[in-house]
Amino acid sequence: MAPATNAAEASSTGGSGRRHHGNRHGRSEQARLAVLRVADGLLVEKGFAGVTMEGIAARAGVAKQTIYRWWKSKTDVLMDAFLQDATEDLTAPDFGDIALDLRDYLRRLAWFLSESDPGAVFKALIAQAQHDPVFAQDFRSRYLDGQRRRDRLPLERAVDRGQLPPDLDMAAETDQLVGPLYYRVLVTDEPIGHEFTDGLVDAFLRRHKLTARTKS
Amino acid sequence: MAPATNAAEASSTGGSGRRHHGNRHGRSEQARLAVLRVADGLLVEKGFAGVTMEGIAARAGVAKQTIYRWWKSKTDVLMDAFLQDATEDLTAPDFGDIALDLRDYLRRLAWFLSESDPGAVFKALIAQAQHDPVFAQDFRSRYLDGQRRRDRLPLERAVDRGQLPPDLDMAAETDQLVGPLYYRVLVTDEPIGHEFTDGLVDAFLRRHKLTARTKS
Amino acid sequence: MAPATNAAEASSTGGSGRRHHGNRHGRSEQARLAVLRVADGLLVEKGFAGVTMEGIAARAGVAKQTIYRWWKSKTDVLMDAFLQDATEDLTAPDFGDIALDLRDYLRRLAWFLSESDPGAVFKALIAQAQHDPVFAQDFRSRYLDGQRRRDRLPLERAVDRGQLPPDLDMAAETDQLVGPLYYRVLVTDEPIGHEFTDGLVDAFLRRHKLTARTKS
Amino acid sequence: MAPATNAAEASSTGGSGRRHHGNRHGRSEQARLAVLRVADGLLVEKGFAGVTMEGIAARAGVAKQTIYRWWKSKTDVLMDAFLQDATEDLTAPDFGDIALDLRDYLRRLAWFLSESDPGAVFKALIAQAQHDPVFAQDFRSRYLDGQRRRDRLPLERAVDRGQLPPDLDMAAETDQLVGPLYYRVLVTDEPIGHEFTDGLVDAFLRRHKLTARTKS
DNA sequence: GACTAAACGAGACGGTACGTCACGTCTTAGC
DNA sequence: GCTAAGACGTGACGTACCGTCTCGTTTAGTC
Repeated sequence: MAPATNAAEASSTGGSGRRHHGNRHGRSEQARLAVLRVADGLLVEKGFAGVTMEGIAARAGVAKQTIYRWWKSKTDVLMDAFLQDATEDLTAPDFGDIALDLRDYLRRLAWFLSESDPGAVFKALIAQAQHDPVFAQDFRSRYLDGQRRRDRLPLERAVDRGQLPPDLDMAAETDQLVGPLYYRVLVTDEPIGHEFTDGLVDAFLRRHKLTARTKS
Repeated sequence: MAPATNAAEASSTGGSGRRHHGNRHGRSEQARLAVLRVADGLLVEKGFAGVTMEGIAARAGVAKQTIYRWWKSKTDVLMDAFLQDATEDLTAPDFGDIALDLRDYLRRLAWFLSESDPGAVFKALIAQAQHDPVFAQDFRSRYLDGQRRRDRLPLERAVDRGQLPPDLDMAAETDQLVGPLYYRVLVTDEPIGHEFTDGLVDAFLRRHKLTARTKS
Repeated sequence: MAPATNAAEASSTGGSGRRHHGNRHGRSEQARLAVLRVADGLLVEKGFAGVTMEGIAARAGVAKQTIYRWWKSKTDVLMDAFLQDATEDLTAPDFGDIALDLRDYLRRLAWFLSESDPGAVFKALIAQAQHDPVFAQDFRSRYLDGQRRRDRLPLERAVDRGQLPPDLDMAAETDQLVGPLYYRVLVTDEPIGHEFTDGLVDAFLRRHKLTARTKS
Repeated sequence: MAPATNAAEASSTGGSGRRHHGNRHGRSEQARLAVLRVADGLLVEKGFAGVTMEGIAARAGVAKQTIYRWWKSKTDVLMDAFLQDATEDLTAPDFGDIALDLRDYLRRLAWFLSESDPGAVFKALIAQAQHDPVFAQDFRSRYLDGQRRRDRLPLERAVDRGQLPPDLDMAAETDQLVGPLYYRVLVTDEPIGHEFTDGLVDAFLRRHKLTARTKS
């Protein structure tokens, strides 16, 4: 069984010989990391249906009770794993120009959603959110709200710079920029190339009568 | 699993006196309809997790084996139920004007997705499609491809009329119109009012330098 | 379910190769024989649990309904198959001497029970009789009673000859002769050699103060 | 499946401090007893076909999985129930005389087989043994072998006493004594009165030229 | 020669039970 | 006090047969 080795690796990150297996010193970091890593791995390897509490417990060398003590469902585990991996990855750069900022950001968002491993987890979580309103609420407050704030950043900076009018409907504009990406990823499964994301930016510029300073 | 629907259509379209009576020999239309009706009802009433093969069988007064004989999973049942309810409901009207057509169509699409019962089933199916690529493929070929064709209709008519240039990137334009709706429905769960759908149409018109003839 | 056999016999007397598949005048001999043959074969090949109505129907190329029309259960089919094969096989010879008669008969009975294919079917039927009193009654009246009469024949002939007293308790004596055979076959599964059956005869002779005329 | 019973016994007899290590907290004695009691009850009440895993589980308030964890089939459960009830009940008394010992023992064996509840279970198990060689082997090693040893006891004691010659063929003699009982119980279903069992003893005495000291 | 009636093959149907899987709760022993 | 281990009740899974019920065909015999 792999867990022995995995556990060893996990504990080696804790500097000195501080291994606690079951003890009176609070939660086992080792167990927590093993669970998250295994959950991620199972999702990528066997798909959503292949992620089970029993499967995670067995492969992580962890007791089921330990998982239930700290997470309330397998989707909660996956969300934790996702948050650990994904947070702060998707912040738009500041090139000082709305066109450049958006172009870069949408490309990276597209890649994240359609190509990356965390993107696969994201899709699984969004799927779960369709089935479970409580989970949906949780997912929004723990990830999506923050993501929406990051989505809006380039526009806010452009308003600050005076490139865009201050009375812009931020929510609607953001939805028009990122909505088509999510639509392709979640619904049509068509590939998203640079021409598609760049096209979104161009459309945005055109309807606000702006022009791109540079072209890629 | 197309045969299920085909058989149903075949037998239901058999307009005149040809219909066989108790419908023994061959599939039981009664059982088929009961299953679809019950599946739909369970989804709306108890959510996706509340839809089980056993539950459908019990409530529909049907043997489990009968369900498995004609559908390969509960999502396959739900898809059939969805197709029976939803097909052809979402065809854009033809008012002779792109602005009017789009305004009406997006409002109805928004209502369908966020308010209607079939819309709830649609969300469940899209969720399942995230988890199961085979199902996703099936769903696309049996519903989404047709829906995309319907989405494009208003634009195609406008091109025919000369309101829009013939070299328009249909796919990209459609995605920008409907993508934000799906995004709100599937991801952010924000309410979609007329101001939002109308705003999408206005943005479309602005970036193509058109003006709305009328306002609703 | 006696009619099954009777009908079969009646129709089998109809001379030449008059095969009818489905017709106005009674049952298909072809189907009847196929069912019995297949039932026997399945029992020998896959054991009792491997004999199913569906299995018989499929392998015999017969509709389930046809089986149910003529037999009331799979054990009823097996009983018919058994009766067809086994009846009249086990009649004691008449060598004119009780010792010789018994010796030969018990050997053949032992072989029948423990070695022959019909013996295997017999064991399955006796087993079923433990579980189902109605079947047990049927089996007794259709086979066991006759068999008991055949068991008693050598003793009756000996009484007629004057070798044994006329007030002999036939039932008890027969049970002591054949009971140990059935016991070994059904309960202990120990092999039954000639020394065992001959020993039973010797014990019989000894307690009735007879001596064997010949020895084999 | 011997471990089931053994484990249970081990845990119930594990009085002092030496607790078992293999099972963290081990099997539920309560569940085990409920299953055995219910299985017995169902057999007596509804016959063999009325004993189902689902029925046992439901009536015993136990999960099906719990039954499958410890027993491999319903007949395995019944065997366990039978062994719990029946073992050691059928030991011949020692009156110091072969005639008395046998007379008493055969009467009690007859009663056990034909009248008692465990006797009904025994018949069901013997029936199953006809259908399933693996089960048959198991049943023999867990019950029948011991029973055969008990059958032989009166004869062995008589040999020790000098009432019978030491070169007696124990197996054959035992089969002649008990075989007719099993035959009547399993095959002919004729009632077994004292006159029948006593007759078996008398025949035994006669062929060994012994006389009964007392008569009942 | 058309018609009728019995038996046929086929196979869908409502069911029961099977044996398996994962759930979430729980108890116990070790560190 | 947290851990690994794992038994437990619950409930759904997908499968195998059960016995019943039309279907549409085949085939004698009757009119």
